[in-house]
This record gives sequence, C-alpha cells and structure tokens, in this order.
Amino acid sequence: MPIYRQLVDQVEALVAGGRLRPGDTVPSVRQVAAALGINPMTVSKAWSRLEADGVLDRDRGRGMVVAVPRDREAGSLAERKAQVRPLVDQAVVRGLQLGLTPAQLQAVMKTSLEEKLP
Amino acid sequence: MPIYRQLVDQVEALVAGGRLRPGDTVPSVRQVAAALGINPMTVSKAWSRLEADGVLDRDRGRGMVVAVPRDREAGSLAERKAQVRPLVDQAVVRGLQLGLTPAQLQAVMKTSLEEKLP
DNA sequence: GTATGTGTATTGATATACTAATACACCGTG
DNA sequence: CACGGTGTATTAGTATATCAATACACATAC
Repeated sequence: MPIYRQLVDQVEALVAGGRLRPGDTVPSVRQVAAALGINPMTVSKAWSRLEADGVLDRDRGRGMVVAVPRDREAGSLAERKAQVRPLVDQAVVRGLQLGLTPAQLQAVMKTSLEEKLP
Repeated sequence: MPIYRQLVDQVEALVAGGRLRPGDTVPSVRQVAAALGINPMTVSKAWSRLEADGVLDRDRGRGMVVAVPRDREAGSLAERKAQVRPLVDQAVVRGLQLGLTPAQLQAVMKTSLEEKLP
C-alpha cells in the first residue's frame, strides 16, 4: 500500500474515532517527512487528499487543522448511506465468502465501532 | 475500475449471494470476451484471480466451475473474522466520517446482507 | 489422428500511480 | 524588509497495473 495512502487512512481513523478533534493541529509536512524519512511532497499529497475529503483545513503559513465536521455531514441521510454502501458491500461479500453468518458479520462491525468510538 | 476487477467482484457477489452454487459452470473465457468485446486474456486474468481466491476450480479443456466452499472456510472463526476486519474498518471509518451513527451503519449492513442472501 | 472446444504463458505497448527533487508562494514575526 | 516557518506547483524518474496479440498446452468427441 502506498505511503501517502497509509497516512490518509491513519489520520482518517484518528479523526473518525475522536482522538483528533476539530481545531486540533496536525504535525507539519516537514516534521512528518523527517520523522518517517520520506519526501515532504509525499506527506503533502496525503494532507491535500485529506483536505479534499473535508477532514482537514489548511491555514497557510501556520499548518493544517482538523476541520469542523459540519461540511462533511452535508447531504440527506439516504445520500450518506448510499455513499458508504459500496464499502459495506465489499466487506459483506468477503465475509460471506469466508463462511461467516450475517450475525457474525454484524458482530465484527460492532467490535470495530466499539474500538473506534470512545 | 479495471475491467478484470469488475468481473471478479461480480462473480464473487453472485457466489456469496448463493446465485451461483458449487458445481455450477461459468461461461467460457471466449464467450465472455466476445459478449463484452474485450480480450480473452482479460477475462482469463479475472478467472485466475477467482481461482486463486478459491472461488472457482478450473477443469482444463472443459471450463471453470464454482468451487465447493470447504477450502475457503478453513481457519478458525477468529481467523476469518480477522480477515474481514480491515474491510469492515474501512466502511466504519467512512461512515463515521459522514456523520452516520453506529445504529445507522449497522442498518446499512443489514440492508446489504438482506439484498445478497435469498 | 483431426477438429474444436477449453484456459494460459509470454511478450509488448500503453497508461497510470507513486515518489522524489527543485523551486516557489504564502504567512507571521522580529 | 529579512527570516524562518508553513504548504505546494512543476517536473522528472521509476515502478506497477492493465490490456491486448500471439502462440501454445490440455481435454473431449468424432
């Protein structure tokens, strides 16, 4: 898995789980790059993607900040459900393929939720 | 999304949902290729991947057949749950990001399951 | 054996993705 | 203004993925 994607997933998980809250600052591109021994541009790609997804806001000259979630919550409930649907489908198909029962699959999701929410 | 991946997902969904049962035959590489106007090798790539995943068995000279699920169900329940976990996590993170509640996310999974299982 | 069906190894062309190097634009502070 | 901090546009190199063309191996029916 590409480096920048790993960074994106990591930050998204932190924000979704509430460990990073709106207004919190994120380490600078150069800090992360130096710590991981990678190119600043690679980190910038990740940060840009997070901004495009509405997870981060950029404050030029200062750094990047976790965005208020209001923007991301736009759209009706049905629309938002439709957006998650493909990902859920993928997990369901794989689960059934492995011989898991519907109840077992739902248990897995429950565990995942409990781990992410405080 | 690449052509061969679409084929893989489609067949996997059919098998997971029980619309294709063990022993059923799958259209030949050339049939599918002709029907879709693509190269037989592209279909073969998809079929090969499905074989690697244990979804299909190949019967050289005859065609490919839906495999008995015994092989795929190997492993303890915990192991199989661990395998689905990353996919579930991905869906959960995205769902929370969209502002869905845990209950709403579980409802989406329930819908997905009901649609797939007869 | 011949014919016709199956899937596929090999190769090559093309496109896309990923990372890195460089140089630049912006912002706050002294 | 100069300086040190931010993020990034641009460019280029490399790797990987995808698709297609060809030729081949295997299996069955005749």
